[in-house]
Amino acid sequence: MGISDRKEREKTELRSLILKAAKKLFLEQGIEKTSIRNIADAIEYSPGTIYHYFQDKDSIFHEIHTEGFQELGKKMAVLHEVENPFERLKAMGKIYIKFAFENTDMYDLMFIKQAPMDFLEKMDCEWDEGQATFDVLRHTVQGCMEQGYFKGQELEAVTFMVWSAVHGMVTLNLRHRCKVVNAHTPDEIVHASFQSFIKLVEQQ
Amino acid sequence: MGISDRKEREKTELRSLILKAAKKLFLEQGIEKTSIRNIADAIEYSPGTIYHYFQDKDSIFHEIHTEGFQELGKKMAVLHEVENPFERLKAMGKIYIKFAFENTDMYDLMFIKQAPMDFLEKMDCEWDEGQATFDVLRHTVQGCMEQGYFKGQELEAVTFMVWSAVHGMVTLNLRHRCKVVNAHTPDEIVHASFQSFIKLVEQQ
DNA sequence: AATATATTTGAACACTGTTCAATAAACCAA
DNA sequence: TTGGTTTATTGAACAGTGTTCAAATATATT
Repeated sequence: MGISDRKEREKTELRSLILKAAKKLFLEQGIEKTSIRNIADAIEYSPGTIYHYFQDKDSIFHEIHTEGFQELGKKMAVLHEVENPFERLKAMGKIYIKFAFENTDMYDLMFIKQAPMDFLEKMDCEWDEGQATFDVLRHTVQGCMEQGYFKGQELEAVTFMVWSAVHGMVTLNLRHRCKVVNAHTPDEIVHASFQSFIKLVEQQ
Repeated sequence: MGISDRKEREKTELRSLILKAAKKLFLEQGIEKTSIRNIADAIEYSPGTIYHYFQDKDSIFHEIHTEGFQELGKKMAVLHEVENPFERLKAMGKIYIKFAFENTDMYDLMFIKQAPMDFLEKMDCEWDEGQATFDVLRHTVQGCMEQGYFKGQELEAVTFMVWSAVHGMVTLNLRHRCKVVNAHTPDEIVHASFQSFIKLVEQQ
């Protein structure tokens, strides 16, 4: 079946061409400028074609969001080298914040935008990407607890709290709610408040 | 000038009629269904009329966002009765979380959506509503520090960190990122992690 | 009553996501 | 090579979006 193999290959090629164009537009011009028609223009196909490779716009953004998690995962890979759990937690926070600042639109898509979650809801799927990332964090927090941090606390609640703290800092920035903070650039205030959070955990 | 007085009154009346209809649509059907045409339909005027009372859609949502801050402010008023700064901080957090859960769309508009911030940017205005709220929080955190909490920390960084933690918990919920947390309803996990945060501050 | 001012209208512009009948291309058997 | 079948692609159409603006209407003043 050499012919049907090629056809299969061509189908996945056009699919990834659409995805590549969508991601390029998304990263260069933001989610607002990434319309179906703009993607179609970029690859010189008609808008209708896109709907033979993706069920809707949300599914395209869900795939881009997944690529975002792969990129974040790569950056987190270095954490394997950090044996001390609390050092690993600190390093993880720094990588997370750095990723958010260097990939604002991608972070937005991964953790704020509705599109990827709407897609999962429609497909009745789990949020595997988020789950895997949360599991890594949970494991690190558990290591910290075994070393005496977060004394008398519940693992799941602490893990979510740690995530929330960092996510909060980042998103208040991304959505321009940091104007109210004195004497710091948006970048500085996030790093200062992250240090502040770490101090809080250390000083138990 | 009785006539021009009445005309002035009629102008502000139509203006607030637009705003009232916009807020009703916003609260009942969400921001997506609140289009200029839907607002115009609701008050039985043509879409063009709205642009004689508001410069654009963002300015309407900015005004609704301001009403949201007034409502949050009212709920925060009871905090004057709590003299102990740390008790006040805890109570403030609970009111903030309760407000977010009971007014999800409004919280979204106040702290996540771009619209109100885009309006301020265009008008070259300060975010007075956010500023006032942050000032109240800063004052409470300062009180806590004077009582020995957040030892050796910087006021501005701690205040932002506290806000971030609570904002993070709330927004991960509102944007459906809590599926990854085990054995809790979205509501429960937020309260558990808020308690977890409070414990962290207490156990210094 | 005629003029001047203020208000309101709704069509038009340039977009959006999505659908679908029609067209074009590719493939396969005779 | 021809004819028929399957597959891929098209682009117009639908129902919506924010926004603008000349024209029509309503109100007020002389």
